[in-house]
Amino acid sequence: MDDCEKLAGLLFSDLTVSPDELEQKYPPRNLPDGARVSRFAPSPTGFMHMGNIFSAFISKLNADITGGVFYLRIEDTDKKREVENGIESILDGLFAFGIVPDEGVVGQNEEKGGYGPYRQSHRKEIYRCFAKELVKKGFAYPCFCTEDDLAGMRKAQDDESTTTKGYFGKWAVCRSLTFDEQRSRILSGAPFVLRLRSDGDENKKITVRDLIKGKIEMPENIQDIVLLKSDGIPTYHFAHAVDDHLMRTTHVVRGDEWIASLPVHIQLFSLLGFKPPKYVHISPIMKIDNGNKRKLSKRKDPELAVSFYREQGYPTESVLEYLMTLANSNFEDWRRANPAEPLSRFPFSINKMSPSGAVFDIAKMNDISKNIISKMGADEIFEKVSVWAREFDPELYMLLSDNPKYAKSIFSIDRGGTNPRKDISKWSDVRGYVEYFYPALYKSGKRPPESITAADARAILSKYLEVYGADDEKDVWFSKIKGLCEPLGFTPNVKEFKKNPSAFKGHVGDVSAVIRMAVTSRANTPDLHAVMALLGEREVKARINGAIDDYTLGQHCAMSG
RNA sequence: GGCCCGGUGGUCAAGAGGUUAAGACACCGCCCUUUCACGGCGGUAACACGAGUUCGAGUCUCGUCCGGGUCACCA
Repeated sequence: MDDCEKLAGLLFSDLTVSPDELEQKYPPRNLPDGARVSRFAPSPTGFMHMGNIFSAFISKLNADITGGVFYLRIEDTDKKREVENGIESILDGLFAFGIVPDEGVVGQNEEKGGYGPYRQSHRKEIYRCFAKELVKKGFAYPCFCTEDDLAGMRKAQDDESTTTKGYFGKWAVCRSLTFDEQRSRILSGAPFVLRLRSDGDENKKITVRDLIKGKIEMPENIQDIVLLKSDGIPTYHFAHAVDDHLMRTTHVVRGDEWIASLPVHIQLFSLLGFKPPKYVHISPIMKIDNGNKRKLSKRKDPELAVSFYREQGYPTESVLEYLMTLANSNFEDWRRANPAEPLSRFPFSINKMSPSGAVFDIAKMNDISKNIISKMGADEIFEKVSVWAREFDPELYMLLSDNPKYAKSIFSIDRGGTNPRKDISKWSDVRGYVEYFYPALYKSGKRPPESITAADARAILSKYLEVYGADDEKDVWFSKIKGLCEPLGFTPNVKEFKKNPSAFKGHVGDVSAVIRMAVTSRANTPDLHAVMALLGEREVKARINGAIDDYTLGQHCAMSG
């Protein structure tokens, strides 16, 4: 093994730190028993999507619930795939959902905590230090194979249709290079990667107790995987072992696509002399595609991007609550029992997470969001809609901010009581909800309810105009509507109508519906009395007259057609 | 193809050998109602399939099928 020492010296002559020094610099954390340390470790290769948020959310919950630490590490080891504002968009996405790391990368160029640096690109020396140890012990060697060499190997393996592919056994040609061969190639400047000299036996099994998936058994790793790329930067696997050990991570929460590389990771921890962390492999969020479940993909599913929810105007707590129902289904029961508690009080438990992937159900999220918004007061809604509209619906923003008092009055209708309306599930719904209050947005599109003829509708409206009083109190207002009924063949009594439907043209509800449609062009609105009061006499009369004209015209058309 | 994970109603899911197989969303119906809502009540609808273990299987075992993941100097 003397050659190993020599090789290590040759490869890492410039190194100034030792593993012992690093162990001391990053000592075990002084945390109470049971406190968990978990992390979110994305690579800055694009926008954040729901899967990322879900994963980060679970990881944070895992730390919070135990009084531990949640930190953010940036895995920027792939320069090729890196994207312009990668870190920024990660931070933005996280912050948008109130997921703020206790430690790690907290700003574009800002870090917090004693276990950094938290960007892998700044940790080169640390990785090299442990790589050197591996070389010294004979568990790593330089590999000079070129891209072409490897492509040739893959082709040969295809031709032979070997069941196991990859760099191992007889295919691992650089594994058996002598020290002299290694030295001369290194000295000649040939590019190389550092590979693991795997001591695995494919007939032996490793066992991992995943906190979600349970017992996972897999063959030991036999691949001489790459530890350090030719630019000296580590691969994910090596960085994972070194970082999560040195940062004293207790729980690795990550997507279950990593399960396949568990044998490599277990082996690395063992060879490095590290205690492996607990693993929490979460299932991906799925979507239905052609009748099949499919993992959400960045490219095909834009509705997965965090930006989509921002644009649609979902309150962040709605998204978080929905994700919580996916994570722990008993959350819904808890929420019903504790309607006013903040989300953070929910006793989240990793054990309750499902091992199978859930289909993202936007209808369910809308329902959750509707309930959340229904509990907000008019002022809060006004504020939140304004913030949203300022960015995504400037026209609405102008109208709202032009007369906040009026806007708040709109949001106040049927709100604040014990039975609030639930017709807004996201801020982009607001435009449709308020448009008939603003002449600038109002689009007239009236038609009488199906059961009412245009002639009857016209009669109702004309008569109503005669009695309409802009300042009527609600009971007066309604008694006038009831008063319209009988002379026109309707009944003010709904029960009576149900007893004998054929005796009437309709009941007071139908009469109201005609007026509602004339005034708002919609079948559903909040309390009509309040709506008309806000609209004002002039607008109400104009719209009713307009409706009478429309229906007259409609009748003529019907007769001539 | 090798290895691995998963499979209870349309969706999310309770369920740790004995249940009339919860609940939520969606859908449908009814009720309440001075309009629209809100709310209340009820309904349709599920253990992928086949063997085995057992007095008894959604729960345990094996096989099949289906779905997903992974086999890079990407993470």
